[in-house]
Amino acid sequence: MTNIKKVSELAGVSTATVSRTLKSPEQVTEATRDKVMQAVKQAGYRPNWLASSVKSGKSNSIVVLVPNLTNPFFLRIIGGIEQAAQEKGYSVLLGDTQGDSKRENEYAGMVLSNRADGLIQLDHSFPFAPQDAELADNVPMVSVCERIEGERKYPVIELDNYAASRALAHHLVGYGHQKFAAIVGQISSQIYRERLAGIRSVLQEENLPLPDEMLVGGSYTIEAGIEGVRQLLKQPVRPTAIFCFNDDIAIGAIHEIKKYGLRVPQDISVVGFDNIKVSAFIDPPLTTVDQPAYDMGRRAFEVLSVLMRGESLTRIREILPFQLVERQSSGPVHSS
Amino acid sequence: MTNIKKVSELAGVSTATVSRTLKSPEQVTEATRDKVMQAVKQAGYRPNWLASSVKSGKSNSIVVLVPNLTNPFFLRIIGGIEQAAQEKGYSVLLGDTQGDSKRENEYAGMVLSNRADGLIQLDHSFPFAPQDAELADNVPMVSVCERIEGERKYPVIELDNYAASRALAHHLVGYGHQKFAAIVGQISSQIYRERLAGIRSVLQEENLPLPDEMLVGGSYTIEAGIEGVRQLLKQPVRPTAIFCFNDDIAIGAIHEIKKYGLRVPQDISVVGFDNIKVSAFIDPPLTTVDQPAYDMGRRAFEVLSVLMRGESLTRIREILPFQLVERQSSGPVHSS
DNA sequence: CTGTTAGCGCGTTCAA
DNA sequence: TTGAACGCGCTAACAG
Repeated sequence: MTNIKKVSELAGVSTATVSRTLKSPEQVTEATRDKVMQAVKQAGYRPNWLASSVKSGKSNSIVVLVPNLTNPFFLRIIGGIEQAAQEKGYSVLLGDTQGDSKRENEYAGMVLSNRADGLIQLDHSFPFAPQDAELADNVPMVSVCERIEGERKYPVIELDNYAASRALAHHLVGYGHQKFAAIVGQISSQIYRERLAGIRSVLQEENLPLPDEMLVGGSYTIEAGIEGVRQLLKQPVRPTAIFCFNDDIAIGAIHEIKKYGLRVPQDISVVGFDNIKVSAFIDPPLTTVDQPAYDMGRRAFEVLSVLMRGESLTRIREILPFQLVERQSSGPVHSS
Repeated sequence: MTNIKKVSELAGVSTATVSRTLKSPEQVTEATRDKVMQAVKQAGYRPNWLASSVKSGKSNSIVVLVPNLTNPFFLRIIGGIEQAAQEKGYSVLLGDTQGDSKRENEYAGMVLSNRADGLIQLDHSFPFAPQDAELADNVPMVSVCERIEGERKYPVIELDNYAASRALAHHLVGYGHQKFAAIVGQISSQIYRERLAGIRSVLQEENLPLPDEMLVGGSYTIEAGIEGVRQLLKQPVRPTAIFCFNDDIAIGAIHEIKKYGLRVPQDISVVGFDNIKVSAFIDPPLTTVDQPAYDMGRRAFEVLSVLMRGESLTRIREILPFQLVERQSSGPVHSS
């Protein structure tokens, strides 16, 4: 272990001088600076980050809780967080929770034990264990996409899911569709409610139905899309347009629809949500709502950064712009 | 800041007793244990992780360097690492390097300054800055998929890329293909050389050519696949089979081939590498080589774990099994 | 400008 | 079994 003491002896100065030379070189004579720097080099010295952090009480790390690492959409968000964090000298501790609350509790606990200074939650659950709830009151925490449930309100960076769903619905209604279905994601979340409400509002305005049996799914996976289509196609009436609550679901849905010998969009239009990379390159390219995932990540860190500095926020909710991306998976209803 | 001292005062014992009660409860009387535990609860005390780590000199964290977070294949590897790490009480510091050596240097430096105990590199470059090379001699480091370049050999968990490429080549040769092309990834890596060598070895055995103008690409992206196909289709002779060096490239390639009005696999067979999730659900489903990404990640951590314990390794190179996944993007050559 | 001293929060001696 | 004291490696305060 090559520590500051060794360097100080090597350079013939005090440990304090070594520390100063490295932190604020301008406060030191050029002569001593040279001596110290040479000793540092010779000893191969690196300040022990752990030790300096004990003093400052700051770890300069944040925990990012993600329910599912395999979802490429989350990846882009994490990329944005990581980028912004790195620029400010923060490290990102990755917490893959698999939606398991035990794991969430564990990871969340890191910020209670000074292993991290803040927390970004990509899921909708309150990540702390019940017995830690009070302690958690003072931890900087931000949620992205989803909204953390519970009494206490945390800042959230999200999309206007209601408006985005309305945009999709209008898009499909504009093509003359009347028989709709939806393959939804996680039902217990705010996102589910808002997106569904958005769709419903448009359909009601147009006097179009969205019967309960046309609502299937329950998770944001390709498999859910496949299974969803199977269920929908068992119904007596076939929908001509399907809202998928994310692009993975849509990819599964399109795949399965084709398996049934049906065509997209001639027989069934499919729309998604997220605009992940591949969505533009599947066949047919997917009509979807683009979410500025990377920017959402960046912004989430910036907001967290404010919180970690102990400052207070003007806005507790930031809504980022979405964009309807019209591709070829949606089209006019085909009169049969 | 609720520290050990406060708890000790609250419980009417010394700080040492508090520390002991939490670390080795059996060394403490039940009476005092109860007192302490109650005080801990009441004060909402959590041992300061930073402080305890200074003592032990271990951060129980590792850095994972990934060149590109948007590649779903890397994600699965990271998932495996994260999982294994969590089980052993380690945290994962995510380092998105974007292939930038400055960033690599910075992240790699973390392990020199005790911010992390070890390093897993997913890229092929030696991540430390030249001036840190000596220091780096003693840091636990493992590479996955790629092999870290340089004098010193680090443990590597990889695939038999040579054999896997041969399997793909045999598969295509078996379908009667004679005109081959390849859209490759990063050229500067070992993987590139091995995969290409594997393909070449089979083609030579069969007396089939792989002319230089049939080698295009240079990065592991969808865009590279698209651009690659454009270049290939400009050539006077059209290949009937294309090796794509990963699935993303293949997805781009298939997309672009269809744009030209050609069919996969009737006009051109396409094969990939990695077997990412979507590959099974694109149209046509992709023939590819399945890499056990998750297991590779797990194994990488386990090997790193051995290194971090200061033990030495029996094998410095671990080769995990691949599997040829035959789907519908490859087929018999169509006589025109 | 530099050295001495103190202390961050904790774990681990060594006595008692 | 418990407590006092020391030290981890570093930095901040104060003298000089």
